[in-house]
Amino acid sequence: MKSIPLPAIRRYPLYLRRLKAYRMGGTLWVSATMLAEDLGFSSILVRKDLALTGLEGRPKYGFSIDPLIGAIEESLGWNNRTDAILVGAGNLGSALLGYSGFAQYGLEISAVFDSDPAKIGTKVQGVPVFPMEKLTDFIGRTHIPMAVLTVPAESAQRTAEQLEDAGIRGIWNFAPAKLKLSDKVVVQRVDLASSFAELSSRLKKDQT
Amino acid sequence: MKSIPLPAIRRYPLYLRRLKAYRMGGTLWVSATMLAEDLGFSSILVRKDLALTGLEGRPKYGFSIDPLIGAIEESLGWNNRTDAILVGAGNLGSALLGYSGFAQYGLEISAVFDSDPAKIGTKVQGVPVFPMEKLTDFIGRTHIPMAVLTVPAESAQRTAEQLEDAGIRGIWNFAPAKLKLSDKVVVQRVDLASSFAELSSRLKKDQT
DNA sequence: TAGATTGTTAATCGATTAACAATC
DNA sequence: TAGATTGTTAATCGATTAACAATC
Repeated sequence: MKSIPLPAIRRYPLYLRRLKAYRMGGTLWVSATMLAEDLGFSSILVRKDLALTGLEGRPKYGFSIDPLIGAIEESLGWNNRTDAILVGAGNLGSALLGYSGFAQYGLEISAVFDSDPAKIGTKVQGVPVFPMEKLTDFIGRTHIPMAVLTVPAESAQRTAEQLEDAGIRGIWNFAPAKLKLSDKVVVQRVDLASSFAELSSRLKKDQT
Repeated sequence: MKSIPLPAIRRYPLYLRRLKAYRMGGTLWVSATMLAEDLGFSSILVRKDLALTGLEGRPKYGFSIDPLIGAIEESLGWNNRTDAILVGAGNLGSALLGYSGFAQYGLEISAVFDSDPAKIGTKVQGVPVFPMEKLTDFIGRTHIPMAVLTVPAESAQRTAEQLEDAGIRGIWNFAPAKLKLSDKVVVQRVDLASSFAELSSRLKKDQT
């Protein structure tokens, strides 16, 4: 099992979404050509991406849809459940908690931490909110591997260090700050500024 | 003014953030080497990226910080204000509205639209909420160029078509759905699934 | 001056696309 | 069988990195 390049990995969720939609419609076989057309990719690209799962397609028919879904989910590690905590119960945190789609990724948020005393003991989207003081202990006890970080930029670095010290392995960082941590922790940043920069640039080019 | 490649464009906001932090500290000159070190990039990459702004640096000194900030902002079009509306006043929409950092991009959200009658007439984060029925008219009247789309996935396509028909030019799409629109409209998707896929994959690789 | 840093030209690397034989 | 689609090998493309002379 050689590792799949990141550009392909990033496309996998798009394939997955389409495939599940096909299956809902009762389709049993799907070709790279069809997927490519629907998603606006070149068919060769999709063919290559699907080949990376290790699955073999049938000339003329394409791929059997259920094994394909399974193979992609396995490549992503989405067949196993990933437990996570969410740190920072503001609007963004609530929005993410409320988004039921995460279940599709195998992502399960079991606890929320926040520094605001008014929120402690309440539930946000059905998930209980604990004080920051309990963070280290909770991670140590549960060995939970992942944290979703939705605190303000100012406290992001400090909170991230706390997470690292407690033994977290991966951080999905929504705070607009570049975290400096040891490379024991995998940090994945959702960078709205970069996304907006791309939009700005494409709009500008479009105008000319 | 030749166009700047997207990978560089996506890094520009990171440079900008660092540069502004330096300036707050009173620094007047900054070298590509210094920026590279702080951000974890190779110095050659940063040097190339900065050269794309058209600005010239001084050997031994680097770049004068204020012109550099200005040049990057201009390359991104962030020196001019971009007016936008936000469609979908849920948790995510509120979170984005509440995020004051958008002002740094020149992004100004002047109105919010939502289909929920209970929200009409109220304000979210100080911005007035209008009914969806007024959307087309508002865009037609104000010629506002951009929309931030934070509606549920199910209504994303329909709402996007409404935006296109009304004459919107760019959509920043936070809904987990691939929009099918004419290429008159620039769509920039914030894809949480792709981001999480990358995190999953990197964590998996890290384990071995 | 000496040395750090620039700008530029060439080399490398990886991803995407093209071409085509194999096959259901 | 005929034709669509696969898997694979080679070509292209673009971004990143390396090398190095120019210069403040």
